[in-house]
Amino acid sequence: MQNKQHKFRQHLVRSGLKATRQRELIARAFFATNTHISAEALYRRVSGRDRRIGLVTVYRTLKLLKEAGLAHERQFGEGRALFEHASSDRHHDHMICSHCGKIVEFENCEIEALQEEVARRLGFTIQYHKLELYGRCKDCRADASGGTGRIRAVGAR
Amino acid sequence: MQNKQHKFRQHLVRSGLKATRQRELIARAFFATNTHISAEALYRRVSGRDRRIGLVTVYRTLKLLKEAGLAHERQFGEGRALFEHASSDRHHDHMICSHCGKIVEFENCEIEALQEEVARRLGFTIQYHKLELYGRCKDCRADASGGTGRIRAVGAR
DNA sequence: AATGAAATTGACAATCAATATCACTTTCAA
DNA sequence: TTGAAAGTGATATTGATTGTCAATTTCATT
Ligand SMILES: [Mn+2]
Ligand SMILES: [Mn+2]
Ligand SMILES: [Zn+2]
Ligand SMILES: [Zn+2]
Repeated sequence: MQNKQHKFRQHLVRSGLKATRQRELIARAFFATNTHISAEALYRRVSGRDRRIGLVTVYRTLKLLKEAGLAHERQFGEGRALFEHASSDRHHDHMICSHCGKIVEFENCEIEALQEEVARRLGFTIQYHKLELYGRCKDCRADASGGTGRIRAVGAR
Repeated sequence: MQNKQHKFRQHLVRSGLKATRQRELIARAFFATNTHISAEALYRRVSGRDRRIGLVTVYRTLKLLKEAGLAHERQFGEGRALFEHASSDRHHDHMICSHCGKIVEFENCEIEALQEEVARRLGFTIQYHKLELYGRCKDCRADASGGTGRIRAVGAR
């Protein structure tokens, strides 16, 4: 989205950082995604446009996008982090199929409210939280192929 | 607890594994803890008893304890895993102070029920979930020492 | 108690995602 | 145009965890 690209550029300027060709490209590729994507996978996409860009720069740019409030970093299960758009989207949590890796987003105000209540009771002030539900999606429940229970395709491109 | 030690020995026998001096020692040290502890920290404790035991064996024994249903492995925030007793304890979730690392356990049936409802609506069957609340505890809110927001003492011994 | 096959151990190397280093290149305000 | 400061990318490094493998230990069986 042109708007997000512009916001990113603004963040760079306001922070006294430079707008480089690489950052433009990487941000553009990121904004073109609509799922949860790993740095590695994003790197592969960017490589298609410019073979010279390094994975390290992808990591660095994703960090900048987080600082700009345009990306969220998620740590599902184990292994690598996944990134997704933040921008004006409202908060959401995730339900993940432990068999095929499918990720479904959801939002539940009642749960959010109860979390606040729990925290208050414990004398805490919540800054952020992580709620992840792991289980079998409809498709993976149907096919009785047991499997290993390992996540198979999280973050694959 | 003597009981847990016995259950561990039983698991070893039933699984055709051997009861070694190292496993006894490491399990004993683990059962003597009452918090969330890292493999490294447990290793340091065990080292006090027997300098020759290797960190690798601590990792292996913790895996066995998990398989025996006597330990849970938790991945809070970043870095290393923390382990805690499982045994007959019921399920619980965690509230973590992002400033001092304090971990408080809680349980909320209403939240659990709502999670099931969400999953059902999405066509999933929950196998397990992760709910972590991060924020400031009473003490760390009082002292206005801003800080970095980084967790300071999680898993320290 | 002795035996020996199979499991276990611990030193060390390997992995894997992510970060640090650093010489060279690019940006951009002046 | 210019040059100080920031950025890049190849490479090395980190840190937690796991794999390898020769030497050691366990334990069911003699
Ligand atoms: Mn999401
Ligand atoms: Mn706990
Ligand atoms: Zn599935
Ligand atoms: Zn605190």
